[in-house]
Amino acid sequence: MLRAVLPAGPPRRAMSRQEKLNRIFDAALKVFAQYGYKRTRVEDIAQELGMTKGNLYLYVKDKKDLYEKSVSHGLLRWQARVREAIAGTDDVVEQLLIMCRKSFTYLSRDVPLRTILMNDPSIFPLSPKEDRFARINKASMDMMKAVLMRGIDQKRFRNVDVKYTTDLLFSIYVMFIIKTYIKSEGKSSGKLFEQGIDLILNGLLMHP
Amino acid sequence: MLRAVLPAGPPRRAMSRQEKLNRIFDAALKVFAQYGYKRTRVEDIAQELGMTKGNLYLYVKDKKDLYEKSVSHGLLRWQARVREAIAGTDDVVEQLLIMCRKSFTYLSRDVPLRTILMNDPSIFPLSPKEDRFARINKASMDMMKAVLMRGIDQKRFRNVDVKYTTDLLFSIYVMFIIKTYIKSEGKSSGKLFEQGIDLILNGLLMHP
Amino acid sequence: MLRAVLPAGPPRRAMSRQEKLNRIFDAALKVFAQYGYKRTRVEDIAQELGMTKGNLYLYVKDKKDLYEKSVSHGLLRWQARVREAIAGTDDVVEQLLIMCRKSFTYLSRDVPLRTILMNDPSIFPLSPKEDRFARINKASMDMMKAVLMRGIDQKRFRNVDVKYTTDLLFSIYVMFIIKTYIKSEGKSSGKLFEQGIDLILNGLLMHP
Amino acid sequence: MLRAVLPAGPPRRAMSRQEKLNRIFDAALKVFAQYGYKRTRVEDIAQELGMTKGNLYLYVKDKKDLYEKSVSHGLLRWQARVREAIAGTDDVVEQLLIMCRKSFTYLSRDVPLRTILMNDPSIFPLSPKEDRFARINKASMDMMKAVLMRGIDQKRFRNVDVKYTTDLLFSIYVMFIIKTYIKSEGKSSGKLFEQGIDLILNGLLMHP
DNA sequence: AATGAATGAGGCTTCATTCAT
DNA sequence: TATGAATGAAGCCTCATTCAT
Repeated sequence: MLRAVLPAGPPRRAMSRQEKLNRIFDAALKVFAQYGYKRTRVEDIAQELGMTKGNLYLYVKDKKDLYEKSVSHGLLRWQARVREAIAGTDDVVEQLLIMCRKSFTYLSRDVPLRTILMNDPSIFPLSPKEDRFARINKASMDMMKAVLMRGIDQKRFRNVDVKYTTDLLFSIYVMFIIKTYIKSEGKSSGKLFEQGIDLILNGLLMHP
Repeated sequence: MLRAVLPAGPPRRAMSRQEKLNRIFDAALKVFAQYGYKRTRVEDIAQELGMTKGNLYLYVKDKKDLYEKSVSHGLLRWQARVREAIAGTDDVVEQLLIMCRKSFTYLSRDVPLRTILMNDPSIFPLSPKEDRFARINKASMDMMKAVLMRGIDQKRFRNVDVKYTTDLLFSIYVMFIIKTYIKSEGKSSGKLFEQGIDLILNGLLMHP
Repeated sequence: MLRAVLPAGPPRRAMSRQEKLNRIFDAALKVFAQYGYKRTRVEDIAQELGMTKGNLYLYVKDKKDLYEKSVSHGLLRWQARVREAIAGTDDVVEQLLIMCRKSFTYLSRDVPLRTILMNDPSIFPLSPKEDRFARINKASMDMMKAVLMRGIDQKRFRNVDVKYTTDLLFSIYVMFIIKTYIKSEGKSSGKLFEQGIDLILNGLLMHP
Repeated sequence: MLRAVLPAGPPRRAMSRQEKLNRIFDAALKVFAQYGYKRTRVEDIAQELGMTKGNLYLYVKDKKDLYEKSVSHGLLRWQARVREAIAGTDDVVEQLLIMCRKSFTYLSRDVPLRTILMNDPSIFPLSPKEDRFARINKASMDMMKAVLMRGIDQKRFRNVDVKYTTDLLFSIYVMFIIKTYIKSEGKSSGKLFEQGIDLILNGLLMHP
């Protein structure tokens, strides 16, 4: 066979579908964060990607679908980083601290995700009925719940209602991370952050 | 009696402008709560009031103005009820408790306001720059701040950073009230609520 | 006698209907001149008069009626001033000059009328069919026509088609007055003005 | 024959963007001329074109933009025809005559443009500040100015103030063309027209 | 896979006019 | 006469979604 020559140009391997989806979700998060869901036009996202609206519709069903898939994408990445971080210790109090700190540092960097969490309260829904991210949220809360339960078992934490406190703590935790980050703009974020953790932990810890 | 009694006919006293505004704001809160800002049509609110769109525009500049004035109206009423409630005691711990409890019971009943607070995080804005309700929020926080400061003075509360903690606590407080109410649907809301207060107070109180 | 019996307050004699109409037309001209017909709201005019929209509708049928009556009012006043001015001479060339000069000085002062003439070409309509001010315009043109005819009779003007030239001259005359005034803002309006008259007269005069 | 002929189907060559714009502007001029700016609905123009409102907005920013672009389009075409016409002679008097005559015959045929010029005095604005068509108007006036100047240089025209006379003449010229056309409906337009030119030229020419 | 032109539903806002008092 | 609240008809514009190439 004479012609078997490799294509001359750069490999230019067509991005796999999953890679392309990831690109899309990241771009969407960025734009949704900037304008909010309602004011973001599908076209804005297409432009960010250097593609056309029509093309985008080959990958997602509609605007809402694009939003939800993108947020899920962001939440899962966040969750994964936290999960990795707490794998390194067994001490429950330390795990709680690490969980908070890792979340904080992660969101410090993932600006789009943080911004979206700040502006869309339905992501951590108030009424479970409408939870579009139920599965992801449940996994996150299960992580926290497990720590809480072990802490109570070990008499490190006060004997609170686990189910409810998990939910409450998780909400505080999220809001706290967000607020702390915001408030600490340019300041000694560390101190403010630690003070917050201290307040919550102090409320949770078993006092002798 | 010399003077004939005023004609008994139906009162039908023309509503004063302020009364009409109050009617409008209440109706608007109800509809905005039901559909959210974006999906609420100005016409929906007019219908709720039994008037026409055009008429509504005699009272507000545009849709956004209607929303903001209505929310302000709701926030101020809430704030007033809480303020009245804490006027009955001097004990700072009790004041903090009453503040929480009154807010809770108030929002239990003001469903539209609660719903709106749940869905619009910009009402208690994260970045103060965009605070459309800055004045009202400041007053609410000042109420809490005053209690905190007195508590610290009296060595009842731990010596936290007042400015920051007020802000953080206020956020937790709002979110906590909302969440608690939601979670306790049909359940023993009292218990859950008290448990939440207990957690926060426990974190705040000076432990001997 | 200590206290003079003069009536205490100002006479405050109720304005006659005609006086009130005049007030209304002057106010309307002012506002229509400022914003143009379309952008002027009936309410703007009412405000200018310190009365309410509803009240205005006691005097005119609708917005269009108000506009037309006001413009007529302004045109008639202008016309009267010019008519008075040319009554003082018999020389046709001088009459033409005075007609132009008086119109110029009059419109220099009646800013609203001038502005409206500038912006509404339908006042001196192109198609006679739609002439809302036909009677008034005809009177103005008859004044000019009479001068023209006498001038031709006396061999002072070239033997032009009277009917058509009147119409054309009248249009040029109006436009010229307006333009001249505009262009001469702050400048030696006299010179520019005289130069324009000179050009037209030169075209009209019988050259030996 | 080696290569099959391209499918013969109807040409149906997709109109270029510029061609489509031209179609749009022509349709817009027609409808704006018929109803006037204010009473023309964007939808009317879309219907005239057999397209939808939404589609129209792919080509222009808003209604005002559509109007201005359409008028510019019309003015430029007019200007181009006149420019071509005067290129054929060097005699200044003849150029002035041709300029007038060509404008006249052109506008005789371009009914929409003529109608719009008749009804919108702001196209040849009185106050230069608000000139939306300044560039185009300047070019037109420069054409006339050049002729005037050469005529004065050659002692064919009286020594008038060029700058001001250009402006004045241009205004008269436009108004004259429009008026002449209107007045001559069904009549011997030629004669009336020539009489008008004669009047102006006579005023301008240097008399021995 | 990708394009980009086309669609059309949908909502906000203005304001002339009316009417009850 | 006078008020001013109320009405409701318009019309502009946006943008998610589709579809023919």
